[in-house]
Amino acid sequence: MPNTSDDKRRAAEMPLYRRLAATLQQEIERGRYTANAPLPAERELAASFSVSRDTVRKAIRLLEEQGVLYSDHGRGTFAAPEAVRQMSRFLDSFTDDALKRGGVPGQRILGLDAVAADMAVASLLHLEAGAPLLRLRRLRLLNGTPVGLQDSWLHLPAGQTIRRQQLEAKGSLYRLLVEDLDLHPSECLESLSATAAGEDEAGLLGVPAGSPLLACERITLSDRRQPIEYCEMRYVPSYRYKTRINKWSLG
Amino acid sequence: MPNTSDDKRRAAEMPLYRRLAATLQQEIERGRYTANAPLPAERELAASFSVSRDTVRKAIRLLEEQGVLYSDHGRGTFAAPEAVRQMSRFLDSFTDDALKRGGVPGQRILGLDAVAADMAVASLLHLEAGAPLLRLRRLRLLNGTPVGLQDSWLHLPAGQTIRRQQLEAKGSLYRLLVEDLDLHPSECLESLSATAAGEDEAGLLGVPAGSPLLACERITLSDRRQPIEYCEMRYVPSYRYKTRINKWSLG
DNA sequence: GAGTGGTCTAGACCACTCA
DNA sequence: GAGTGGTCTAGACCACTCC
Repeated sequence: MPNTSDDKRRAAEMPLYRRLAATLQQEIERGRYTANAPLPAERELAASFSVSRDTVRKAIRLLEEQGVLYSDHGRGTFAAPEAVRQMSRFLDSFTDDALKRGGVPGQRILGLDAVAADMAVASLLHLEAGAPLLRLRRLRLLNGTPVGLQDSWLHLPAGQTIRRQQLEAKGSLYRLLVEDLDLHPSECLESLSATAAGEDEAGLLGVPAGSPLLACERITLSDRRQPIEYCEMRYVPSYRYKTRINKWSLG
Repeated sequence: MPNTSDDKRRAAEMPLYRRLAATLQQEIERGRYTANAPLPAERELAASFSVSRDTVRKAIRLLEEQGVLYSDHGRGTFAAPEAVRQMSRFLDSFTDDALKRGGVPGQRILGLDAVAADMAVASLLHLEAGAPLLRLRRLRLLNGTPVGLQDSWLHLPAGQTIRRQQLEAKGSLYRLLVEDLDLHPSECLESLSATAAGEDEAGLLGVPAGSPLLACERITLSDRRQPIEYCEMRYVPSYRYKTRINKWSLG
């Protein structure tokens, strides 16, 4: 039934399937469906929300990606267990991640300088050695105590830059990129491993030199798939990097 | 145009959108489209493959999840850069992961015993303390050298078990679960951090005691979302855990 | 066999990008 | 304004699960 009468309002709203997804997610999170309890069938949902079955399926697929529910062919659609729902597969900024875990994020900016790309960083960012970059070193805090070091090399569009004050006000680098520089990170490539704390790292993080640290290297790509950041991170052992992996690739 | 004449063959084949996805993926991997080069428009692809536009969109969405291509509203659909394509977001077994990276995987089974669940493991697997579990300790090798320790607690369906010989023949625990026990892992919850090697770990991995190790804890859920395994892993610093994160969750 | 999700179609209109 | 992807519909049939 297209072309009813509320075309004006429609434009300003979210797509139907997203609104439906939000509704279903609320119902699940508020406990209307307990872990592994079946939701109404797709055709039923379509009827009760007066949308097409395809729109229902889009909503369900969205929530499936987010780990909120899952569908089994021939069996039905079910609410995911809480442990799965809480594990977001998408990366948050340090700030958002900390907030979600109920902690208070903080940072101390150790350095913010214009530098020339050395060969290693230039290669990772697909630039010429010597290209102008912004280097940002930060100590990240959780509830006031240091938990990690982040060492970023940023490739900003010509003429753009970041001021220290600006970053201190925003708290989150990624928020700043999106909101102030119109740079939209779309994808990250990460490599995690273990390493031993050097003298300087140990001092900043307040652990003995040689302590084990979680090392994470990340390349961030813009929405046009251009590298905009290379970041080396070091986290103390109490810091946990959590992730969810689905749709097993066996077979 | 439904109901042509090849209904019999259709049944044995993959869905149309998967076949189309496979075709497009091949074309991209064979270099027909270089990094960030545009693919034909959806309507064009639909016409040239004689399928509906919706089927094309399903194929594109599948490849987008896998990092093979990406679509931008109003701009087009583009081949993803190689670095992105190579980073699978889905978990492979240690065996498959090693093979993909061009290495030779191996294992030494250190122990395979029936045990009773202690309170910690019981709670993680949603069982009663004392429930019967299978504990499996393995040293994982890459090209003949030890790179990791895996310590698993398995909750198998009553009456089922795993024999050492069986696992040695298969190489991969997950393959064995799927192929021999009809257990289908569908989702994993992982937590990564850094830790220092204990005496025993150090000895097995061939590193000094106190060396930094990458620690990974994992809960594996079956297709019915029942916990089937809890696994503690320790990897030497040269081992890299790689992942890709997309669809940034900011905003 | 009844009920469920999975695939596929054909067509319409909207929202965005870029020249 | 022409071209692109994004949303939505209504209906058909297939594949799977479970009684």
